[in-house]
Amino acid sequence: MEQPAAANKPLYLRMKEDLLRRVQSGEWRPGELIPSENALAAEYGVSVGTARKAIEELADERLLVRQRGRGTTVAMHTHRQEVLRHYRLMTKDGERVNEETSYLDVASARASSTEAKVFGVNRGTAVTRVRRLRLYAKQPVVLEFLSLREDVLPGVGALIRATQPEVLYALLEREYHIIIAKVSEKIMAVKAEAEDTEALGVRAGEPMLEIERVAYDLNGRAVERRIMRARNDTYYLSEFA
Amino acid sequence: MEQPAAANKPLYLRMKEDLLRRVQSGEWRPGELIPSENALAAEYGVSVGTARKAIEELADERLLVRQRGRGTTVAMHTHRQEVLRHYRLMTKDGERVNEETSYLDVASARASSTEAKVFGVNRGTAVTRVRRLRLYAKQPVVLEFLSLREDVLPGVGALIRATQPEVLYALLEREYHIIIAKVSEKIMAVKAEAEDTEALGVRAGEPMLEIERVAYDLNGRAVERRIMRARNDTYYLSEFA
DNA sequence: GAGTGGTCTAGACCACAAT
DNA sequence: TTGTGGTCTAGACCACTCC
Repeated sequence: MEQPAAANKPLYLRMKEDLLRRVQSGEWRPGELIPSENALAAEYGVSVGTARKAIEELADERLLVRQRGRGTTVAMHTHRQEVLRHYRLMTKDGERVNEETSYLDVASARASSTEAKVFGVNRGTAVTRVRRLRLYAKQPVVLEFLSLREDVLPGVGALIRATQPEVLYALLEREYHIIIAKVSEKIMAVKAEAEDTEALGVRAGEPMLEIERVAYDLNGRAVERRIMRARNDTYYLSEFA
Repeated sequence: MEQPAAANKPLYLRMKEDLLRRVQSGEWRPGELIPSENALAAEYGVSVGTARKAIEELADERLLVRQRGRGTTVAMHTHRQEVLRHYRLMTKDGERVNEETSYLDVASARASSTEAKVFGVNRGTAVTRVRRLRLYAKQPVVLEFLSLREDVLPGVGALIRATQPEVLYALLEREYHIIIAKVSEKIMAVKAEAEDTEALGVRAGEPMLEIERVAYDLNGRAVERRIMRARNDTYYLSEFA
């Protein structure tokens, strides 16, 4: 008959959303064990099978990691396979360009109109801009321009300067409890410009890959934007079913 | 019941593999209903929950499609979302380049060493080569070079010439019962050559996207290789979690 | 040995499609 | 009305981790 209100959604979905909320809220942090199936089933007043279904869906989405005998933890972005899944630029030999990072500069700035549009904020909002190089076999291969929202990540510039992280998203998790849940990349072919010549040693006018990435947190909020310009002896690998 | 030996794998996995085999064998064809959960559970001598788990995994992998009240069917590649999932080239406006196809030529040839390597066959094995254009707003945007194994797809050249299909993988399903299960793409930046100038009207030397795709069937066998050269007012879209 | 997740069973009721 | 898949329950036993 008529439902008062609540959600007419299945129990396991409502439970899943609440578990997600608890991860978002920082109640359970990446790497930490969450309560067992039995404990959660009791807490939510559902059967173990239902609790399991909620947990399993989050595990399928790689937000949780289940280990028999040990328990269920919140996934960490530092886990090797996570890093690899996000970094899809390969050298001609089929190796991931993921070896070494060299920071060029970190600066505060006001959001350009593009940045404002991507982040959904007003033009002029504070952002942190970072330039860095990815190296492979000691050679610079990718020139990266990062742009981070300071309203969401206050003081991130200083942190980056101080720690020069290899894996930025691990820093966001550790310091801001922000988990990158989705990434969108546009890959284009462009001509090398003076800056590329300087940083990567490519000839001006040569074709290069340009990748524009936007990274979203669990709430679907755009947190970081990144332009990557790669030497054309690399390729971008995309595999899907 | 006690299994004599067989695999020590869980029941639902063995059942899943057998269901997969039955799809591969052509016993159930794309678009057809397969037996219900209850029928399959009875047939395999397992509980409904176990049968459900086997079926659900195949549905998660998009090989099966479940519809409440109706039944479970083998997925068809012609389903709109399937086509879109495979075609990731977008115009600057964010529209998929997927509107119209114009075939230039279809010919038989002997596998080059690259083709032989990709397909895992001897050099000189028969292949069918196809050149075609993808149009958007009546303008040619992508020049494609397809190469198909004739040992796996006998007579495919004549079929393509006769039907000029918009969706090649739907033709492979219909005529050869071959389901494309995995696709791997390498995206590179290259210079436009004479052939691109002719077909797409781009200036020689301009940067273009070149995409090399290999398509695999359910057995993991490489069936098709494709080079796509796209005008640089397009981009390749990649989204992942 | 205690506790975890992984597999498996055998039911129940429901929402939905087809007829 | 019949049969389908979707949700949910309440158990059982097992493989594994940790102490």
